[in-house]
Amino acid sequence: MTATSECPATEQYGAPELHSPVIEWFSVHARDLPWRRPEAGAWGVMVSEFMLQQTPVNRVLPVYEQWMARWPRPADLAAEPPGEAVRAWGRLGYPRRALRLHGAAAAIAERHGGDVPREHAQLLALPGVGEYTAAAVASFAYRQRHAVLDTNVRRVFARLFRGQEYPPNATTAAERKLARAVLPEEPEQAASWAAATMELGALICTARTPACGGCPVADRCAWKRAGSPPHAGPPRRTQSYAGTDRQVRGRLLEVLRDTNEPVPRERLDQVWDEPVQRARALDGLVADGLVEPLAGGVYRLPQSRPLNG
DNA sequence: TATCCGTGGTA
DNA sequence: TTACCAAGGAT
Repeated sequence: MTATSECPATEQYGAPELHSPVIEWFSVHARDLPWRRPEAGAWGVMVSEFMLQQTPVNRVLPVYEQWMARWPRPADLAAEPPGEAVRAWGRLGYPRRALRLHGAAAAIAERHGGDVPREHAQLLALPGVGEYTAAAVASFAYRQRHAVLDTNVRRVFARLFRGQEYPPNATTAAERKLARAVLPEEPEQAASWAAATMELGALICTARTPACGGCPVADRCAWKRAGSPPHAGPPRRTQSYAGTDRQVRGRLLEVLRDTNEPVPRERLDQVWDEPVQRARALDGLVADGLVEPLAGGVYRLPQSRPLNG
């Protein structure tokens, strides 16, 4: 009698038979990433999770190393102006993540004695930490039992259990229920399962051309058994970028990142020729706390802590 | 819930 | 070259 036999939903998907091959595959093929080393600690895990939100591993690696060398503890980052976080973020994209990571560090220093909290609810309360990141930190750093549902795991589960090429556009209650149902009972095993299924999605069960030949559970994959049918649902619309406010914001922030001096408005005006959109983008950056307007029509990265957010 | 929020590699 | 895709979160 195993512990998993107490959970019928787990056996419904044959999950117990999948745990070992997936975890063993991970033990052999897992990438040696710096945030997976013991010395990374919970703070290293948290930093990596922020940076990896919508950004590929290869682009994160150098920035992560510099970040951890400069700010080895949350309090080190919290002691600096938020603009320094935005500057160090470089070209990772979505720079609001840098601001939120700085805010999370400040909250950790103030509310948690400088230690990344262990409780999922306390993690979730930090700026920039959503359902995924809270579960990832609790699981990877503290080896707790949480369903970790990122884009990789959602795709693996869609194929393995549901026989579909892609998961729904937005995470559904059914996906959360399934992820909880197939989670190993033992926390240490659950944590390994979470990391292993993510890695499987990143390396083997990829979005475009999955390498099923290297998959440890290909023979039990519902999608493969069904003949790997193409995605049937509505096409997931891809985001446009050229000409959007996002592109303008990116150009404006790039100017401010590359100097320590306040920048005159006239200099910022050169990055985009359409004045209405240009002003909207700059106002948006100021509203987001990514840019600080000074008297005299000059701008810089934020030196002072925002009053909220 | 749909949309907004950057950037760059790949087929 | 365009379109897709990459360890999401906030509103």
